[in-house]
Amino acid sequence: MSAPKLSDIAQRAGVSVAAVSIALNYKETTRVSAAKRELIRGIARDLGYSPNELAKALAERRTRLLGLMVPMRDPIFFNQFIAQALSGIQATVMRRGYNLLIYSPSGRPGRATRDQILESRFTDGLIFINTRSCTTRDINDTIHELEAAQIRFTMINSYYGRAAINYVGVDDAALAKAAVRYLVDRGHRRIAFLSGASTLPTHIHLLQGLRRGMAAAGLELKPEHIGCSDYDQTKAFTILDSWFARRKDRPTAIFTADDSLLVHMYDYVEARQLSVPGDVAILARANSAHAGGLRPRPTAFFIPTFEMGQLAADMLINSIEQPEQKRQRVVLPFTFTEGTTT
Amino acid sequence: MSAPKLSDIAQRAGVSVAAVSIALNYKETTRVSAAKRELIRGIARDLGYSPNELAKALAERRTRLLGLMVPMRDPIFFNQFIAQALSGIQATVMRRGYNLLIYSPSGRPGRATRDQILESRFTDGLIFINTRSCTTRDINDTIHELEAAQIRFTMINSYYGRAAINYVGVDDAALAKAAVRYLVDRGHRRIAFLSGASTLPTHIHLLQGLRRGMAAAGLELKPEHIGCSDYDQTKAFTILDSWFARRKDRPTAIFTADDSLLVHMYDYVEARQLSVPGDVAILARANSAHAGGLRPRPTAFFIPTFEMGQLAADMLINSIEQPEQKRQRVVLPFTFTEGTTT
DNA sequence: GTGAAAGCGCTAACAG
DNA sequence: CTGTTAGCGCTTTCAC
Repeated sequence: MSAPKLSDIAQRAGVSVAAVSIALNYKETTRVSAAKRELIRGIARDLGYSPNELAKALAERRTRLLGLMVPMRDPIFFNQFIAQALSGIQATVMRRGYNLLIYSPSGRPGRATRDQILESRFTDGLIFINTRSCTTRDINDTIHELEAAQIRFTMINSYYGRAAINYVGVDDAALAKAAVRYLVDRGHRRIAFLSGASTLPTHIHLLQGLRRGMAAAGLELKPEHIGCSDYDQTKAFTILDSWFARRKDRPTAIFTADDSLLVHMYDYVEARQLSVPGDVAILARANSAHAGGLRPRPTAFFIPTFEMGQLAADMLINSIEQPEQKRQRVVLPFTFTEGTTT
Repeated sequence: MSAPKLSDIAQRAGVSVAAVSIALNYKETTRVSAAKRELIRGIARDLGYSPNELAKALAERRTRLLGLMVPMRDPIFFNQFIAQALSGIQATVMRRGYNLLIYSPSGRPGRATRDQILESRFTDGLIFINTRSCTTRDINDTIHELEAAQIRFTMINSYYGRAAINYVGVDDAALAKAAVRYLVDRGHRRIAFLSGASTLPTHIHLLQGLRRGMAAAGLELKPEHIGCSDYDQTKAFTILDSWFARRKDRPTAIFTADDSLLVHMYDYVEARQLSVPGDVAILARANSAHAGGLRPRPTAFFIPTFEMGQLAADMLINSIEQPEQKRQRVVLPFTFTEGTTT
């Protein structure tokens, strides 16, 4: 015996399907008499009726489902940045009566495949989290496809292009500038930048901020003090070794672009038995959930990842429920915590 | 201009909707002539047609969506156990062409609310992960409701009841017995058990295994050497202090029931400046992703959480695609890793 | 107030 | 082989 449906109730109550639908969906309505309403509800309860959400969604043309897309090959749930953003998204989604659909990554990392995007028609909208495998190009292509397919979406993290999209992020240039300011105030003159890949939007904007910050202090960020490790520990060590090998130009402080680079930095000072901040100061751009647990505690500028997730979901739901609303781009403030590494 | 649908294509091609559906869905079919097929496909491409998954799902009566339910109040994504299981689930789901829907927790922790379960009609089946807030009673009630609602599901973690359900877990009793064996072989006679709550199925079965293991060695697990912290650090410290206070009966080894208790144990030895394993040996039941990063490395029996997730998803999909198939209960083997804490 | 009827967009059984 | 028809279960006009 399969699940009871509206017509089953209608039959037993001796009313039409429409009457049942209305009686069940509207708390106080004159569209159906009080007596019939109670009768219908009673039968529904007895039968253990629960609506077929699928049919409902088809008729209403909305699923109350938000899709999540993260272009990344590795399991996304181990990534602390994603986990934090997800928690934020989940918090909003819960509060507003939606649910979250996780789309599996596929195809080339960094890009959403066409199929994937189209498959997303199951949801009312998409949250797109850019990762470190997303180049500016990837991001632009994705935006283009989403727009072409007329899919509502909000993007999280590292978009600095000009398209009018819903976006939540932080101002990396301002963050980097503040970082330089902090270091310069403490007497540092030779600052190095340990980054992941020069193609990443974040890298580009951090660099911009660093340069401005240095310029404001009458200093210069030397090209040889910019290192990209490709998120490879060995490569990171090679870069760091080259910096520390030179007597004269040896940096006194290193600014790391994200969590995993910070970890590599920690591994390095441990391996080379350097004292921090004695031999070198470390200043990080990080996200709290992960870096917060590191020992020694890093001095860091923290990205409000949880809030980014929350806000992104709210913006998306708003744009679903009020389609005429304008796209908005929100830049959240970063926070600063002094640790023992500077 | 809204999304093109089958009828749009049918109209332009001068054929029926059904013909279009078939031409698009079956690669090689004789149901529609090759010429018409190409015509139809061409038009579909030109129009940028993509099917409405919702309508498709309604007609096919399946969504290829799996629902995840985790009865827990805290954000689930920060929990390493969940993250690992999720990754496993995601791996399978991806491979088999499904997607994952995350249901928000709600109501009293430990239980799935009625509404939540019914709402799950959106999915083809449910994966249910028991957490440490699930008592045996909660679990049984949940199973009951799921069965009553005729919802397919697979349960992960800590079910030892008799219902014929799809289930993936580990044999905690065997694990605990092996743990005792290991400790006894190394000369320990006084072994204590640090657990979370005595109502948890896992607790009960670990205890059973510990007792059997002790008995097999002609020893006894003293009631005063069983401590439940309710996952509260202060409580854990009180328990541990009481154990270490006594001269005579002081345990020489402590077996911890899960990751967070292990962490409390680590906190404790650090706070009291105990040497491990000098003052006390620590043996853990843990899951690798999390405990694997701890320093010093714990000697531990690891739960294959990723595999549990993978297998649970596979079992669920199997039971969806072959409904006549029998329910199965799978107990995965645990692994052992020697650290420096014993 | 109430019920009949027309979709939502697609699939599948069934004639031709 | 092809096209017509009847649903999937629900919502929502629109007459009565």
